[in-house]
Amino acid sequence: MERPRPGVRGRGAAHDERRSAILDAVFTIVDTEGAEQVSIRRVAERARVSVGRVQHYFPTKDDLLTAAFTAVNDLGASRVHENLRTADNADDPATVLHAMLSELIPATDDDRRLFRVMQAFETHALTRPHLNDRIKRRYEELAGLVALLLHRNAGTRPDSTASASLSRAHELLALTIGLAGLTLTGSITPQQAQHIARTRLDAVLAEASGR
Amino acid sequence: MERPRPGVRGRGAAHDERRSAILDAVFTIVDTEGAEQVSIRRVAERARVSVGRVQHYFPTKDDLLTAAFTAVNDLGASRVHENLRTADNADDPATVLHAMLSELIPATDDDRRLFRVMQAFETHALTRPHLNDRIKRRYEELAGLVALLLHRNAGTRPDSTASASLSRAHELLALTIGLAGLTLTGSITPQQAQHIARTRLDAVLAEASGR
DNA sequence: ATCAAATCAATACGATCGTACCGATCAGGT
DNA sequence: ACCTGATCGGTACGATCGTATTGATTTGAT
Repeated sequence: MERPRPGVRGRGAAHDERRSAILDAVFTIVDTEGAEQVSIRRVAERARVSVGRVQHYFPTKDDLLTAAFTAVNDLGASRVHENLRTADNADDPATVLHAMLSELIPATDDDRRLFRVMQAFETHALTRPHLNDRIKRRYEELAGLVALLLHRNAGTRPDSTASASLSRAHELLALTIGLAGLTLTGSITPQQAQHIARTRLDAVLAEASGR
Repeated sequence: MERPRPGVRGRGAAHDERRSAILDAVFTIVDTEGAEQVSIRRVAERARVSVGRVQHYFPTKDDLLTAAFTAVNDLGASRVHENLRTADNADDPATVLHAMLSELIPATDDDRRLFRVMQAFETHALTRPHLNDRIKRRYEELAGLVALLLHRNAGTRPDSTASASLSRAHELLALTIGLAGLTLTGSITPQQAQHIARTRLDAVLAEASGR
């Protein structure tokens, strides 16, 4: 009875599920107690798992944190790409932009959790050049995407001397990121943030069409 | 010779200087190695000071971190209020707004250091409701100030149903915060950030005047 | 001159940390 | 049937952690 059920050992024993369960424990600790409270033992305890198992999947603490960082980054990226697939490029770029920027603002409690963890890892990455590069690339990718959609909306070719519209894209991205931050601290509500982002996006879109 | 010079012990022995020297060591560690690397011993070592002295000024680690949090917050606030004093309310609100938002974007290397530390403590505060309230209040104060200056620029009274201009203030504040974040990660240069913020602020000011 | 308080340096203690290691167990290929 | 490797639990080790404590030293008030 106290013996583990068969199937928990050996080669193909639900590797990915166990792995992500451990990472989820990391997220929970980061979200509720802060990144500096993450230790192998606490993660194991939170995941209801032995220390040895955590070590097996993530030999060092740095491996664990890097994997967690990668996981949150992918989670955030998949949120955006999900929207890009459902509202495919058949739709008009304005709709896609609306959906995309909305995904960058935490609305539900689950969103808040994800964004808090993302901010924690972003701060963690500030002192790790290797991780910081990934954040930088992620933002550059997002900005490029916004610029592309702006061009598609205006009917112009997104080729040379796109600095003007990249500037616009950076503005929209920065605005959204800042709104997400203000939402996380509780300075504004998610509804206010959504409204401000949407209003500004509409203005940018209208201005580009009117030219 | 190896004895400490007189004046280092006893009652009024440069209390504040020693205190802030310790806090500065905290900032350096947070900036270069991350917040989770802060320990009493490392702080003492970095400040070239004994562990006992750190303990004397900050009995517990939480006291130390809270004091450091307060210090960075005050440092950031003094940057803004400094500008509000030099360019007093005699100047036109547009100039004050320009200067104010500029101070919220890191330009020099010292700025980068300060902003990295601020972001670290902001993240640290996310899981501490008591500290998070201070951040929230700080942002609300900034937003209120921006809204007031916007009103003063437009010549309207900043009284009832100010939700519209508070929205504009939130937009400008969020944009600036987001630009600061993008600057910290290296996605954009401080010059780009300054340009985007300035352009948007000018547009908001012009729009308000034209109405 | 005396004394209480301020100001440290030094040390010690228990807890927790990251990690290495060992042995048991199980799956899948041979 | 056997064996290799994946998978895990348990434990131990050295380092570091936060903090308490003790005693020395100095200052400023009396």
